[in-house]
Amino acid sequence: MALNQSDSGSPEGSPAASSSIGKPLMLNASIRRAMTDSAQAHPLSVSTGDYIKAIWTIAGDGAALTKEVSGHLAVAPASVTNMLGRLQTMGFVEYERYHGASLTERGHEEALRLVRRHRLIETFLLEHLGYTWEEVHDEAEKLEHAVSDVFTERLSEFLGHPGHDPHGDPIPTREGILQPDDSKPLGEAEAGQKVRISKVSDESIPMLDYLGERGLVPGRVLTVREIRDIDGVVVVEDADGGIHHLGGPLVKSVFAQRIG
Amino acid sequence: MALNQSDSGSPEGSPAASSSIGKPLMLNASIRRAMTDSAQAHPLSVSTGDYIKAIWTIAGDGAALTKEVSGHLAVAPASVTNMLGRLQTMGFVEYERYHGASLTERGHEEALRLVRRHRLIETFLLEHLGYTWEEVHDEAEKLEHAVSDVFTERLSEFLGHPGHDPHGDPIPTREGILQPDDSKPLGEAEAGQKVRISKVSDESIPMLDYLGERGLVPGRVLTVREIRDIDGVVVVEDADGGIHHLGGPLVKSVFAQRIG
DNA sequence: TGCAAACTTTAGCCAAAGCTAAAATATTTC
DNA sequence: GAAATATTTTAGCTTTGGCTAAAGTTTGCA
Repeated sequence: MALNQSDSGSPEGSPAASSSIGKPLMLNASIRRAMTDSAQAHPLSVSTGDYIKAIWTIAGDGAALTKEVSGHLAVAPASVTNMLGRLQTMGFVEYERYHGASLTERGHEEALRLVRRHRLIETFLLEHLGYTWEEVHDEAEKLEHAVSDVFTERLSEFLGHPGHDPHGDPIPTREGILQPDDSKPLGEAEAGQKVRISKVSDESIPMLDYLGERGLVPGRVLTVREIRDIDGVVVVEDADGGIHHLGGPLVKSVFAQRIG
Repeated sequence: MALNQSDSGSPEGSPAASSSIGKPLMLNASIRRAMTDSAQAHPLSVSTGDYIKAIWTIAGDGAALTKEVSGHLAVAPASVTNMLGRLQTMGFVEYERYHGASLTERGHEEALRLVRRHRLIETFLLEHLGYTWEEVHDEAEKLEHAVSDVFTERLSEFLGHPGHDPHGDPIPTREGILQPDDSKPLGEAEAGQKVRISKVSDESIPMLDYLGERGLVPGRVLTVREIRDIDGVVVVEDADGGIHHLGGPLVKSVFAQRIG
């Protein structure tokens, strides 16, 4: 699209510019499609990307069922069936009627590329544009489908090639490697362990805010003082000697890695 | 789209997360459309935006002809006719069969909003991500359709609310005001005048590079030493005493405002 | 003025992605 | 192991935004 877009100027009444436009060279659909396929391979439609990411999120390496995808994308089951067939033709998934779809190698790569974009963009929005947790997700969701690989790499450089986003989720490398995450929910730690918060699984804004206010963010090192059997409350001490009592949902959402 | 996208985590084999998804609440098309129309008003399609911007670029306040739009967007004339009708129904243009379309007030606002986005994004890409002139336009073209108003304003703040992009083109304000540009091509200046370069109408990358290398960029103040009748060459002196001889196409593309 | 060239519109198609309703297949339960 | 329930697929439609070919207008030139 937009093979020759002369933006440049013409503020208000002074149109002009029409001179520098050059022969439009009309392309028909099939030629355009061919160019797209060979030269770039990535202008996948927004929808295609959404499905691939959904399957990855739901199933990882396994198979995602029609209903799961339908729920995840808020799309009718029949539409999912239709699209999964399409994705198979495109080579992104292996699909067996009535038994869901799993990503092929190519689908997997594509998923990780989108995840990389998403997490880098979220990092930028949160750290440099002053976005809040509630604003950031939707914006990143739209942007990840619009940016090019060049943009992604330049942004990564701008951000200092971060390995994790502000949630603590790992950012896949350009080569499509996502380092495995060996962290566990805080609730599964044991008293006496020293741990580093690795991520906070999102969704709940108030929770993110609560944790943020207390400095309980990815990277923070804590010592687990007590895991109270009676109510599952976890008592931790931070590096400044501050004591925090975390209960119920919090200890399931805060993930940490053992470091001692 | 994507009403409940739980990205968060599930690196590789650990899917999970499916718990925090909540009821998907399926929406049918008409309800979704209604929400879209009232609550936001802006999720105009990419295409719609492209047409509006094209008309603005081509015609400003006047009417853009089918063929002009067709050429600008590299789309068949028949498709343009179709879309102009649609845009009229949507209230963005006034359209008369065989005589082209001109923007309504609303269309004009929309155009300026897109231009604001485009120019802010270009500024960011050039100044902070190290984009080159040739890379920047296409990327901005895609991004301007994906970002929200919130993003636009945060970006503007990040950039220090610039009044012009790196080409020197004015950036419309949030309120949709585009200050008029009283600059003229350098070729129309007169010997002895002191001028400030206001913009360089783009399209030619080598030209932009050439000028950039010599510091002849927007903001630079020059003294016009001579306008040579015989070949139209303009001789200018920059603030450092450097002398530049500019001929033919250059003196038409470099715009400057008189300041003395 | 009148016709040929240039431009625009109409008509009829196509593909991507959605939807609903109904039919088919799996799974669960008694 | 058979019915009841849940999930999935098929069939048929819709909208958006393209395209081509053919028909209709306007315009430029003799």
